[in-house]
Amino acid sequence: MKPEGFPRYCRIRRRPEFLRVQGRGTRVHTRHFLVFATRRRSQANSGDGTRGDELAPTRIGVTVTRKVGNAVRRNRIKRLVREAFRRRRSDFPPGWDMVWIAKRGATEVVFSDVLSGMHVVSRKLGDRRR
RNA sequence: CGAGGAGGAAAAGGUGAUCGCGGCGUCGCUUGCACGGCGUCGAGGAAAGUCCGGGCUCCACAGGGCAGGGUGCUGGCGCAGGCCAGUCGGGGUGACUCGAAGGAAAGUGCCACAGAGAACAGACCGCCUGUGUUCGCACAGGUAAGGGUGAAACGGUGUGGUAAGAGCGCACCGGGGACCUGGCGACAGGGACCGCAUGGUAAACCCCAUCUGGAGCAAGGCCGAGUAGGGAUAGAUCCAACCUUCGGGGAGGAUCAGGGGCUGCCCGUCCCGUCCCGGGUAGAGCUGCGUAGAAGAAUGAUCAUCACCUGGGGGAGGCAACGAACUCAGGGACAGAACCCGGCUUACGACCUCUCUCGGCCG
RNA sequence: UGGGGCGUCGGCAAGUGGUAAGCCAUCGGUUUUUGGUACCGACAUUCGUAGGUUCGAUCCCUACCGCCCCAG
Repeated sequence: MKPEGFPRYCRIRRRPEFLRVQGRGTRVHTRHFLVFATRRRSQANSGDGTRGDELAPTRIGVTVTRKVGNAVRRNRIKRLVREAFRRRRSDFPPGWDMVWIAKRGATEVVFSDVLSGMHVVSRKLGDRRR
């Protein structure tokens, strides 16, 4: 697999999964985002026999509501978050699910802001793991 | 040079590098999923608003009418509330632009306040005549010029006329208007004659003309666990005399034919199990679905460089208005396909092209 | 996708062709030693925006803007 790729299985795609992470995850605030994170349940990946001993990959989901901006701005925010996660995926410990929710001022965000936010979140998750 | 008007074209500015994303095809690899390599395709003029219409799909339907709803100058085209050309009216110095622009003698409603009077007119202050008079005025009649109110007062101005006045007469203006001319038509021009005869509102009800089934891709079709429901629970498989229209039929035989309750056994009945049935739910299932195309929804990020625009500096050139090279700073809009298509509306920085108008400066 | 509703002072809101009620809040005053209460007074240039119909528009019509709800 590509070292900086971003395949489908690294994304959270079902609404119940989003609700699970937002309901019981730990919160991290950045300037433009509210981040929920929780550990993935173990049986989610146990069906695959070949890599059963490995930890599941960390996944991400992005929520941008219509209050943040029009469709172009919402799309751009989601792309920036996904791009930053793709670049910094090796910094995160495995086995986590994250949901990034854009705050109201996230329209003015630039790529370096998202990168620094990724740094903050990955360090907090690493601390919690030890 | 500046400011505008109309039509058209085009609009993530171009190129490169690195890392990525979605669909399809192909190979690794083995049938699928997943992963990796390669190839190829991958947002707009408005994709937006959802204001109209069509395709497509399902439902309803003999035929006709009413009701309801839409539209409303004329001609042409169109499936369309659209487009093109014209008429009339409003706006603009102009190029040009905007207009739900049918009907008020078919009927009904409404026109607040003010005002005498607001719709088959009427008389408050006035003016005039007559009578009476306590000389303040009162009554009867005529009149509608003047005052006042209002958005609107039943033609306007002038003059003659009169007791005072009045289209009562006349001149001009306005209005109606048989008819004539031009035009397919809306309409335009003229107009004998009529003293003038009927205010507004239909984006109030309404009348007239014309059009009009209802719902929508979450339409519709297909697959379909589980649960509930209905049915079956005694036959199934194999061998085979014999008959045969050679397709088949078939006495007979062998093996296997679940468990439990009522009840010890048989019948019966009930429950569980097994098998079958059709409808249908979850399954963001498959399809509908596209030479972009899903169902957390792809087309991106960073860097370099070139070009463009705006402002400042700069000054080649030019009689002048003006202004090239170079340099510094800033900028690149509106906006993201979700069944497809046509039209409309709205948002929008800069550029290109054609044409026109107005203004300023210089020669 | 289809359908419906709302927008009026800082807040809650009435008014639905005739020139914008009321309550709370705010401000000023009276009463009180002071505060509260009570009373009096003030408080809408444009009724979301822009056009239109009308003598006259919050009201009627059209187009936009924003918010909310319903059905599958």
